[in-house]
Amino acid sequence: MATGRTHRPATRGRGIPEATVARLPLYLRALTALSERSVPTVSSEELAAAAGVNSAKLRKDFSYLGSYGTRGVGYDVEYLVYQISRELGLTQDWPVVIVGIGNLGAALANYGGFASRGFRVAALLDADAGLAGRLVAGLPVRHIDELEAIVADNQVSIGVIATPAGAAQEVTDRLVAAGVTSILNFAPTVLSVPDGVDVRKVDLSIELQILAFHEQRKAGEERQDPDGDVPAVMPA
Amino acid sequence: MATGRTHRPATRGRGIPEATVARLPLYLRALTALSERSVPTVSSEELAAAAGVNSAKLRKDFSYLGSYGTRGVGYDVEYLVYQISRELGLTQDWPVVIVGIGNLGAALANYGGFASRGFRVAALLDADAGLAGRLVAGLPVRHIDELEAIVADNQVSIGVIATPAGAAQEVTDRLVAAGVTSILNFAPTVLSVPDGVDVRKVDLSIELQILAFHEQRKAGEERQDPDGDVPAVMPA
DNA sequence: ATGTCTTTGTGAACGCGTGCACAAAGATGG
DNA sequence: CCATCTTTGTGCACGCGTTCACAAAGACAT
Repeated sequence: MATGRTHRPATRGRGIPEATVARLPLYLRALTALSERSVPTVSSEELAAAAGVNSAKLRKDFSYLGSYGTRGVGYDVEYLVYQISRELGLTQDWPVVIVGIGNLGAALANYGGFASRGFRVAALLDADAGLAGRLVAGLPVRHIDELEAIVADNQVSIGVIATPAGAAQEVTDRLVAAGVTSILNFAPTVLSVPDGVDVRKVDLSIELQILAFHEQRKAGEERQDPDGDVPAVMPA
Repeated sequence: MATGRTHRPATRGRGIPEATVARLPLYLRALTALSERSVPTVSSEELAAAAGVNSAKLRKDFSYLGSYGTRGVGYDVEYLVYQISRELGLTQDWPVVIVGIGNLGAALANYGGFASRGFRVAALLDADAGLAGRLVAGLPVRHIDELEAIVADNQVSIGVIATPAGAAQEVTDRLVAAGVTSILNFAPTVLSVPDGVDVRKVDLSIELQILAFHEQRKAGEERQDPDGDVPAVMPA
């Protein structure tokens, strides 16, 4: 049944839920750690604890990939690492361009997690001509005008935007026109892209505001009338 | 009815859905932009477009806050900015410490979105004694041993972790012990914290892997047998 | 005042994700 | 070879979030 292709609950192949996809990297990280410690097998309970999720959820997630476990034993670590890597597309090479080499862009370029998993920084781009040629993380910063050529030459399909908000949409348009179909956006703006292009955004400011909301709630719960609109003045 | 406190569908006050909370900062940003252009009112349709969401969703989100719109007209921009800010807790000051002043930590310290919304960087901390005293974003880096004193003196309740993965859990433990109850984690690790402490994680590596998954799917769809396990070798 | 026209606020239906709880699978020991 | 024990894989129910579609509310003109 391990490699079997029978029956299958109408899922698999194309039907992996988005929520599951978002957790696969988490499992992969935990499994990689186990692999480095030469642990041969792991139960759903143990792995779930390491990944910080519920074991039933983990088993259901894996069931979308196929039946890769052995009842009574657990999952083979190496095998699972391979399967998840393959499913995520990490067995191939993904050239990436980073646009906007300010503090954040430089931090991203230096980030180790990049190269470790099939992602290769093809180029660092910035609009500031003064930066051109400067080495960041061992790579020379190149001028934004080279974007189109670099994307085409390296068959770049993933772009990372670390520019100021004002430049993000224009950079996006150029990336998309050049052939990029996935964008990771660190700029605090809503990007509009044509169908077929994926955008994921990482927004520090939003995360902090969500924390502030819960923090305020906690503070209000301690000693405040149950319906009070939090310690704050009323509107005009 | 604007300030009315009658009836109310069993929600409001404590019952704002998490998904809605996560979108409020998005609305706030769009509203702030409108406010700067001195736009007096905005319809749910317009605002939804600016925030990149569906208008029905936006109206339902706002309905959790109260009835702040005027039928036939729309929402008063200034009033809504105030209401959302208050709901998110941005009308008060939130001291924040950033731990780990490497590339990423420095980028975060320099990030403008911090100060702009009630967040104040109380201190920058790092374990490297060599960094101590060095100015980053106008603030001196201080040694990690000062953590407890700084958190206590400034009543810091939010901590940002930008350390290597190996140090993240220990830093977390110290932050929590010192009184921090909300943590924004940039280190690629699962943090364990006691009940009552909120953790949000931002993980570049995970975001990229999710993009790679979809990218692979797109590439496979173009010209590949519909059930083929992607261009890859089979397991042993 | 009355009617028209715009836009909100929300009831209801639907779909996705989560977690329980258990039957089936297989390892392991006698 | 059989019994027992562990752990997977999943059917099912529940709850949250999204979306549709429309009645109610109010602005505005006549």
